[in-house]
Amino acid sequence: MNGQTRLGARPYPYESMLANPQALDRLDVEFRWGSYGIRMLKFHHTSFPPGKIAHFHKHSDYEFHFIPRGKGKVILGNDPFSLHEGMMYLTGPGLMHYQEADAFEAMDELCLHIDIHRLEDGLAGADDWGARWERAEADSCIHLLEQLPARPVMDTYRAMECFLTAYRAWHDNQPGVMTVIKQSIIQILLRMTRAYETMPQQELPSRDMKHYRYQLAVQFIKDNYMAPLTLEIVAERVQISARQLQRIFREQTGGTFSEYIEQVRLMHICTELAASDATIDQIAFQNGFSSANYLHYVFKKKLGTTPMQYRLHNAQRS
DNA sequence: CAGGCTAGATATTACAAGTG
DNA sequence: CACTTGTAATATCTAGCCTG
Repeated sequence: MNGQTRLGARPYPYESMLANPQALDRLDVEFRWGSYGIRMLKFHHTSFPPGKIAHFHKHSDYEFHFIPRGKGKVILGNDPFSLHEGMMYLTGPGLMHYQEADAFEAMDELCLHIDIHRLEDGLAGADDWGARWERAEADSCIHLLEQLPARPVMDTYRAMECFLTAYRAWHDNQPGVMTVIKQSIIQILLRMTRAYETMPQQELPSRDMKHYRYQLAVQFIKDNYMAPLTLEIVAERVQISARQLQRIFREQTGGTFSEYIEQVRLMHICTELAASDATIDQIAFQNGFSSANYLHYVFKKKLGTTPMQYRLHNAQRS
């Protein structure tokens, strides 16, 4: 029966895995997720013929079981549960369990068996590029796994589809197959813990919006200081009102928006005065000043000297 | 927290004129 | 010619106040 599409039944979504149900078991997959090292031991499709029994046993690792088709029963510790299509359960380290297919109907199973161990922290740059959030998410998920109740539930978030995703990546020799397998495993862990909903969702990382907008504005100014920039143009870029942008600059710099732009422009102008032969007119235009005489006015006001005098004292040219 | 309005302050422009 | 300074008119910005 197994391995064949039953006449009149809808197509079996995991049919393609039956060609090589244990293919992924041959791959030596291990990866880091947050602070954890995860090693894949089994990642396969298996079938229990009618009446087949797997007697009581346990593992020192985590085994994720999914029932894509058929029915049967499982005993977790001392508690018996009936199983049917679409259910899943976890057998954590040390949990004694017993599985049995229905006397008259086969039961298929998708099984992921992994070893999870905590890795040493203290890597340089361990908080860079989102590592902190990945660590927090992995911590939270694995903490939930450790406390998951020993009872089957429906696979509400379709974790078992990840078996197919991983299998296809291997079968089609997709680019990045190991990454796909890693992501599939992580998804299975996340979706399973979510289905039990034993704990409130962790709060998502949120930005300090004021600082974030300030940074956006600053970056925009640094990229475009050579063009005419007004408060309104920058505010539009950052998608806030001009008034709010003013407030943000006051808060983040202690100064004003125009003081900031002026500072950026003058910094570039000083560098160019010292390093290039361009006329002051040219330098003024290239740095967002619409005329040289206005540059003179601003330059003298801020630096107490004229552009030409500054050039004479700071020339780096030979 | 964020946007709109406002008076007063400040920045910017356009132009003229002086210097070496 | 390149640079500098000054002035008046105009544009833009700032910060307080109010509102949702």
